Amino acid sequence: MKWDALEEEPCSVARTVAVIGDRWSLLVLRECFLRIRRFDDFQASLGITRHLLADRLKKLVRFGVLRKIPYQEAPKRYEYILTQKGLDLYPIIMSIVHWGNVHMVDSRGRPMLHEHKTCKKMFDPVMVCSECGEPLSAKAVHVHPGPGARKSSPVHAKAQERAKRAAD
Amino acid sequence: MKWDALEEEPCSVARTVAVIGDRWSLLVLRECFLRIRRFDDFQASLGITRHLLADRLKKLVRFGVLRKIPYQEAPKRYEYILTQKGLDLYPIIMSIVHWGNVHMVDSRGRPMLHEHKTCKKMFDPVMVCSECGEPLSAKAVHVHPGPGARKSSPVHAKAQERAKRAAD
DNA sequence: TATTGACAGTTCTAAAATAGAACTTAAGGT
DNA sequence: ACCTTAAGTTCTATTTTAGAACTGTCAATA
Repeated sequence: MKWDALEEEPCSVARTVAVIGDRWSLLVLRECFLRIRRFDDFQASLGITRHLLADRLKKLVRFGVLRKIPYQEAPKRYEYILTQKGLDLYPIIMSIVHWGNVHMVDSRGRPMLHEHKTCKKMFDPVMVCSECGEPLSAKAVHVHPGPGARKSSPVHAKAQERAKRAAD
Repeated sequence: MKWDALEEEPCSVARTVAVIGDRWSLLVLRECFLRIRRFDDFQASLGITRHLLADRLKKLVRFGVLRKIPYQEAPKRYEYILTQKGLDLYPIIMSIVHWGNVHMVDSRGRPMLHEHKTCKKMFDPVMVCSECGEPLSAKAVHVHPGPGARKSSPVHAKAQERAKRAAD
């Protein structure tokens, strides 16, 4: 599968993966949320090659996640800052951080702690249902085809059959 | 940077990216949450090459995200099912789906809808603070070095200086 | 008995992406 | 004149990925 095919897929995971689903994009975004904005700063703090960094920044700008803002004329220089679309990636980054905190820390403990300015406490992010506010788990969620669905695949039907039989 | 170096980084994003930060791993996990469990079913529903699928499944098993369970003897065949560590990836998948739903849908609308069995309503996932329950935004969060932090980088110090000056 | 099909991979070559280093352009300071 | 900062671009070598074909086991069918 090509990257371009991914954006066209009738699946919100695939389309999002087309934007952020590679080794570097997520790390570039992490730096954005840590207020890094300039080419050489990204390069220094990530150790990414300049070639790839230029490529990834271009991609993120193309998808409307970052915006290029001039911060000086002569010579013209730009900063890369998050758009609203980019800021909306925050829950993805935070859930990634949290999973890493729970499952990938070494004996020294968490690399970072997060303080909620609103309540002034150290916190973890929790994903809840927009309707009832309860924390979400995979088992409590049922999936329905939406208006933009592809016709349901026989593979999934078969696998769900099997899963149901196994539950008995 | 090599993949192996990524797992060692003192950063929960980097370590998580080492597990799920490639084009295919997230899509394989999507299928897992849709109850796909067998090699040929993954292959058929994703269109991934068999070579890469074998490689990714091996990686996910190695990281403890999937477990290989025999479902028949003679010939011995295995299913890949999510461990608890794998099930804990659900908030990541859901936040990815949600971002795609908001920012990447075409005119036909969402490919999938989610029903919360507990309250029986269609919902969106919302990320909240574990302490006060308020929805989280990037601006309301302050970052502190934790016990496993690397010594703070001059690049970040400089960038945060600049960000503060720009705010005035 | 021979053949076909399901399943879970492995092996091969060609194409694409990435790493690592050097080079470019443009202006300001010493 | 020469050095520095900044934001890229260009080059070659290495690694990953795509795409297709092949292997090994067993069960069911002709």
